[in-house]
Order: sequence, then structure tokens, then C-alpha cells
Amino acid sequence: MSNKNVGIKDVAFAAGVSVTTVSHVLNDVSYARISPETRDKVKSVAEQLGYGPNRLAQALRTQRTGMLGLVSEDIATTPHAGRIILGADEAARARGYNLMIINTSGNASPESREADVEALLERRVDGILYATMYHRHIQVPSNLGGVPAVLVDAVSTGGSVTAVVPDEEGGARAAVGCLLAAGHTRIGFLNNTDDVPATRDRLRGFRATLTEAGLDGGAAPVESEPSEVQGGYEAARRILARPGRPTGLFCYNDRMAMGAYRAAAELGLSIPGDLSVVGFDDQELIAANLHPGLTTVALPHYEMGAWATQNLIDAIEGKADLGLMALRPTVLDCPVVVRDSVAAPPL
Amino acid sequence: MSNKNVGIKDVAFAAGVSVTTVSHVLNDVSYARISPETRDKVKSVAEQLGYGPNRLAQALRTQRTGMLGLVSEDIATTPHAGRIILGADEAARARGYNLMIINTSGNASPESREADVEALLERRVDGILYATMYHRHIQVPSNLGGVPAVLVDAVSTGGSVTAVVPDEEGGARAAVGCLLAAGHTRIGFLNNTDDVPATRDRLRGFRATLTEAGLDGGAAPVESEPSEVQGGYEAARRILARPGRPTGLFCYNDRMAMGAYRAAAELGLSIPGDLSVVGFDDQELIAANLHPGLTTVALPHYEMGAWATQNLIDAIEGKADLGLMALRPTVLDCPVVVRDSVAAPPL
DNA sequence: GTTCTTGTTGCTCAACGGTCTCCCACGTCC
DNA sequence: GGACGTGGGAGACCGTTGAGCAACAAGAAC
Repeated sequence: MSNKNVGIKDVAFAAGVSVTTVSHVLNDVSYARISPETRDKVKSVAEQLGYGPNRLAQALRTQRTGMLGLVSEDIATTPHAGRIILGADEAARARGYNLMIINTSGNASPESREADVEALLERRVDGILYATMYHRHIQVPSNLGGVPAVLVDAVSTGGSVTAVVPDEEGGARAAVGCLLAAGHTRIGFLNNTDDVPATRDRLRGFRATLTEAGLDGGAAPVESEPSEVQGGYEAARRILARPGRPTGLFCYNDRMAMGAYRAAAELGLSIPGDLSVVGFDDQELIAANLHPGLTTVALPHYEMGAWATQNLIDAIEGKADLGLMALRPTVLDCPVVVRDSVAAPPL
Repeated sequence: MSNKNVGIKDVAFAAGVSVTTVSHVLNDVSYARISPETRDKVKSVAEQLGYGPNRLAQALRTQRTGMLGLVSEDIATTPHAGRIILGADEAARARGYNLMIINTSGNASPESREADVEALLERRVDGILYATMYHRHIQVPSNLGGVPAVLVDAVSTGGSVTAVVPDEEGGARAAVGCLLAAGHTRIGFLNNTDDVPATRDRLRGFRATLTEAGLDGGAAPVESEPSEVQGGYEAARRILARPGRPTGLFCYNDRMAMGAYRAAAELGLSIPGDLSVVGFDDQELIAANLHPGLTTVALPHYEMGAWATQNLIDAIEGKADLGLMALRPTVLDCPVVVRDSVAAPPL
């Protein structure tokens, strides 16, 4: 079935030709002039010997490994990393590349991060994907400069590395738009307390969308808590206790929305009858399994992984210029995933 | 900071010695007799040139890549794959190896699976980890035989490949034991309908533990549904409607437990006051975020990944014999993770 | 004093398994 | 009988490793 220890010279010997010829035939070298008979002979012999090229040797000679390094943070703690990996893997395979993955911790030291990149460099990967587990600004390892590189879900503080991030503000706009379209006018936002791009951008999108709809975005109720279930619960309790209680809630993420569900249940508010809720992140385990299903905004992790990989490969193959792209991070859409948590406001 | 294109011969030239000497010094070759001065010279030159070995060339020469292939199913759909990857990555790095990851679909064709393994083989990985996304019996790709291999969360139908799987029955015993210890005597099981090892083994553990506790395990109530939230809900509705309603529920997984929570809420049963619930899988997103927190049984994905990797490396390095280990799959513990969903039964 | 040993220290050279740039041999055609 | 077309081979090279050898100095034997 497979290679093993048969090399190109075994094929050459068995076919009665030189290794050069075998190489030319198997690689379809354009300038090689070889008779059809010889070609067939070589191919069939290679096939039946189960010859498979030794990519190491190829790489050594051609200075191309066909491998992409992916350093990802906290692979196991969120499903996000998995989606990035999947997007990257599929895009890579489609173009004949493979992925070498290295896991790093969100709070790893700069030295350890450099060591991670170094390991990839020693293996002579053709390019590096550097992914964080949530959208943020990072200081890239200094040795990342050696090969083409793309940041996924992160932007470099120096701004000198090509990056792809989600359109946080656009996602927030879509979420609020969803509530607006259902007829809500009293809309609140359960925000995160961390000072990260998502916090700021989603808030901006929230207010702007309301304002553009003729409401007073600046005065719209916002409650902030740590972005976990408990925080969502507490923020929801507070926001729902306000006079002129909101009928629609936009939540920073699905976990906070989960907390809001509980708060609503405790207050005897039914979703979506009395209260409409929109989340963010589309963590399937939560969003799809809550009752009713949570309408939320999806983060394009798969797409970011794929986009980064495609452009990285383009750069490697000289079809694109990462330097140019590094000027502005590329922003990818956050589409709304409609489930059952939004309805018209109560009369 | 780093290598790039500086090779061993650049170091040799700069240090005024031969490449052999550099190689010997840098690899601490035991039988090489080289003066301390020369050693220092070489090391410092290498350091300041930012020399890093070319692992490709090393691998070509030594026939050892220091890379492990990991083919995993559906990386993005469950967090499980992430934990396996993490366990494998950490174990691999601890021993100087790196991981090449290939994603495959749970329902990929045998040909495509062989192609995945083939890709790994072409890159001359030293060994292969083959992981599935849930415990099951599989037909391993026929070309897997070429290198040392270990199955993770799966056993080969032929039984000829070393494998590591969770102790399903033990986990079920622990879960039921937990309920028993809290004083429950009327305990029900919400089982899965799929015919997989987990379904059978957990049921066996459930009944056996009850019987051993002096209860009638054979007659204990069991309701089966697809292992999703909705299935859990329905099975719970049925089991809670039975005469002599159970006060403790063991659920096939956390998703079904989530459904049970809803059923309980609808019936006005409070958890854990009126009903105690134990899940399985420890999907943090669910288990930790449900209210009250779900006591559940953890699947040792991280541990399986690490175990598989350590033993694979041992085999590669000749310190272990996979053939021997293949006789019986290794079974790893499923520990109970205690949260707040179990209490004494109502009076 | 010359030739042997014996130790030191480091170098030479052939792999590893490919790719790729010349180069060659042999027709054939005017 | 030179130019050209056709089919294919030789051999250097990619960056390392490792077995074996070479060079040299110091002490021993004659």
C-alpha cells in the first residue's frame, strides 16, 4: 500500500532508467523530454513498488517544506481554537500543505513564545500562523520576522504583521439590528468588564445602531460584569430592575446570555415572549442547547483560520504581498445566527 | 535572534574548525575528544551567529524526524479533540517531539483515511496517534502498520493496535456511587440510544453498582434517547413520570443532563433539593455553567492524549513494546467532578 | 639521534533521498 | 558534415551525521 523504505533509486533501478528520469517523470517536469513509453514504465513501476517521495529530502533540496506552523493559545479551553485549526487545516490541505501545531498558554512568557516560534523555524516551516484565543493586541515574538506570518484573531502592537480579526462592531450592529427589526425600542446591553477590543467595539456598535435608528443610543442602558454566566446573571438582574425595563437584551457573549436566561426565569419573564435576548460567539454547546435556542452572533473563527492560511500560502508562493496587507488588519464578518430567542416586544 | 540561513558550515568557518567538530560539539557527542577551548569557541560562535540546526537535514541523516503525526476526528465539533491534542502536545514537547496534526471527518472514507496517514508517512513522522471523537471500535487504515501507532479513545476491530480508552464502566460506577453515598435508593439512568461501548458499559456499571449496594439493579429505571439536550429532556420527562419517581438521575452525558434540568424545572422539581443529577463528560461549558453546577464524570481526554504519546515515544525509542501492549486496551480512570447537583434525597 | 608507540585532537569523506543544471549520444535533414 | 532534435544520464548540491583516518607532539625503545 505504501512507501516505507523504497526510494527513487529503487524505482529507477527497477524501471531500468536513471533517478533523474524518475524524478522528471514523477514531478512532471515541463522541460524534460521523455518518451511516453518510458513515462508509463516509470509510473507503473513506482506505483507497484508503492513509492512515495520522502518529503524531507525534497524539502532539503528545494528549500520548501510545505509545512505551516500554527501556534495557538489554549487549544483545549475554548472551542474557538478548534475552529481556527479546522479552517487552517482545510485551507492548507487544499493547497498541499500540512500543519504543525504548537500550543502555548495565554500567559506564556515572551521567551517561551520565542522558543515556540524557534521550534517551528528549526523545522523550516514555510510560514507561520499565530493565533490567540480572543481578539486582542499582542507583541509578536521577535523571531517571527524570519518567515511569512499571519496573525489570527490578533493584531500586532507594532501593526507590522498581517492580521485578520472579527468585525466586532459590525457584529454588534447586526445583533442590535435584529432586536430593532423585531420592534424593540428599549434595548439594553450586558457588556464585559475587560478592556479588550471586543468590549469597546461592541459597545460602540450598540450605541451607534440605536442612534442611527432614531433612539438615544447614548442613554441606552448598559451593565458590565465579567463575561461569565454569573456576571451575565448579575448584570441582567440589574438591568431588568431598572425603570423602563428593556424588552430586548444584547449580551456580550453566550455565557452572559445564559446568565440572563436564568435571571429572566427568576423574574418570571419568559423568553422571547417578555424578553428577547441576543448573544455573541455562537458557542454551539450553549447557544443551541439553551431553551429557547439563543439567537447570537457568530465569530468567524473557521473563516479567519482559512483566510489567514490562504493568504499566507499566497505570500509564500509569491502571489501576494503580506507587507502591503499588514497596513490594516483584515476584518471578517460576524453573521447573526437566528434561533428562537427574539420575538416582538410585549404590548 | 535566530537561525535563518546560517548553517553548520558557516559556524565551522567562523570558528576556524571543521563541520564535524561543530557537529560533535553542539551535539555533545560522547566519544568525540575535543579540547575545552575549541568547544567554547564553537559554542560561542554558534550562539552569536544565531545558529539553529536544520531539523530536516538532521532527520534525513538520522532517520528520525522527532515528529509525531496526530490524526484526529472533527477537531472543531467537540472540545474533546482539543484536550487530546493538548495532552499529546505537552507530552510530546516534554520529550522533544512536535506534533503534525491532520483533521479527518468522523465519516471519512477508508481511502481518505489512508491518504491522511500517507501524508504523515511521507513526512516521515516517527509515530502516529490516531484519535476518534468518541470511544469506539474502528478499522484502522491499512497503511498505519508502517510506523509505531497508538489509538486514542478507540480500539481497533482487529485488536492489534495499542489503544487507550476511558473506563466507561468505572465512571458509571463512580457516578452512581455518588448518588448512593448521598442516600438515594431510587436512581434512574438516562441512557443513549447509540450502540457504542459507552452506552453498554455505563449501563452495566449502573446496574452492577446498584445491585452491589443491595438494590435491584436489574429493575432500576432506564430511559433511552439520542444523547442530546432534547433527548435528555424527553427521557427525563418519562422517567420522572414513573410511579416511584427516582430521586437521583444518572445521565449518559452532560447534554442529556441539561435536558433533565429543564424537565425538572418544568415539573417544579428543584435540583438538588428534590432531584439529584449526575452527568458524564464534564463539558465545562455546560457542567460548570448550569445552575446549580452539574456534578459529573470527567472523560480523561487529556490523560489519554498524554498516555498515548508517552507510550508511543517509548516505543519509538525502544523503551517499550507496543506489540505487547496491544493485547488489551489500556483503560484510564474517569474521575467524578463534584459540583452542586447532588444532595440527600427529599424526606 | 632515529624510529616506534601512544595519545590527543580534529578532519575527510561518504552517506541520507531527492532535484536540477548541464551534458552526451544518436539519429536525421539539407 | 554541420545543425538540430530527441531521449536520457552524470553529478553537484541541500545541511547534517558518524565511522574512520591523519597529523602532530611527547615519551619510550633502540
